Amino acid sequence: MDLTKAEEQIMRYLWKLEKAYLKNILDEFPYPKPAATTIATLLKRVIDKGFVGFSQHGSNREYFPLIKKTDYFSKQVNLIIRDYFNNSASQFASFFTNETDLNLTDLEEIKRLVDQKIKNQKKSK
Amino acid sequence: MDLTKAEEQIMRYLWKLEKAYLKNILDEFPYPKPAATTIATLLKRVIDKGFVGFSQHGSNREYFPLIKKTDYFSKQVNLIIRDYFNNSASQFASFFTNETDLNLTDLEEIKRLVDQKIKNQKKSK
DNA sequence: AAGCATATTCTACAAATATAGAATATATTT
DNA sequence: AAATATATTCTATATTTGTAGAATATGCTT
Repeated sequence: MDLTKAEEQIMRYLWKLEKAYLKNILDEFPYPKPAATTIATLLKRVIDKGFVGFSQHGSNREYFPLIKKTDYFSKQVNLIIRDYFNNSASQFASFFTNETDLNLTDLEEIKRLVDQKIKNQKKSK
Repeated sequence: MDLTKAEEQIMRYLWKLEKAYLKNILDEFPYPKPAATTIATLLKRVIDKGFVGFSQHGSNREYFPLIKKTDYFSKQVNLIIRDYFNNSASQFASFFTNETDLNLTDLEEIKRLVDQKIKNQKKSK
């Protein structure tokens, strides 16, 4: 199941805070802040969808993500690759290097990552 | 303005076909196909949003995208980078190389692209 | 103990989205 | 010319999403 925009926003804060009470999430929102009940509703929805868990502390709950940000995104990006880039990761990579703002430092860093990755793959053969 | 899921699906077919009559789009859909009027409604919406144009041929219209797929995605990906990767493209790239299925050929190809890009940047200084 | 801060649940409603029937029009085929 | 295929517009409705008030409960502070 997928998250809506408003639910994603909640997840963003939870990923950032790692764990949080309703109040902590409310604090993260810029003005004009939503009503606390709105956040409560959204929390209930992401719990129902299996993205969030909580531990009871007195009458309150401390919420935390059950899904890692990287896992969520890996699914999202792989869907984009499947639906828009003909299921070709390198086609997406090509698009990515051309269409996003990458400065020289970014590029050198990416080169380093890719080299590392190539080495690992060759070794594991 | 942003596209909804159903509108994105229409755009996907238009990007693939480059230009198409309503019928051609309907043909692309797998079973169970939506009603032709559903597609007509969605076409009207993407036209209103400025993503699609058309030329009149007799009583019918031949639709075509006004926005390039790469432009649309470059916006999407840059938003993801901003909202989820701390505005760091290389952080996203790192995530990308780790979390998507890239085989050795993909990696070599990406390395080639990045090297090329680095050369160009250095030259243009 | 009284009042305050915090949270939760239930309920509700407005807006956005997805879908398509009915009516109508125009080309094309027979 | 009649029948058929195609498309368009208008209208409508069900579902999903975003938002929050009212009622209620619990723990903390004075």
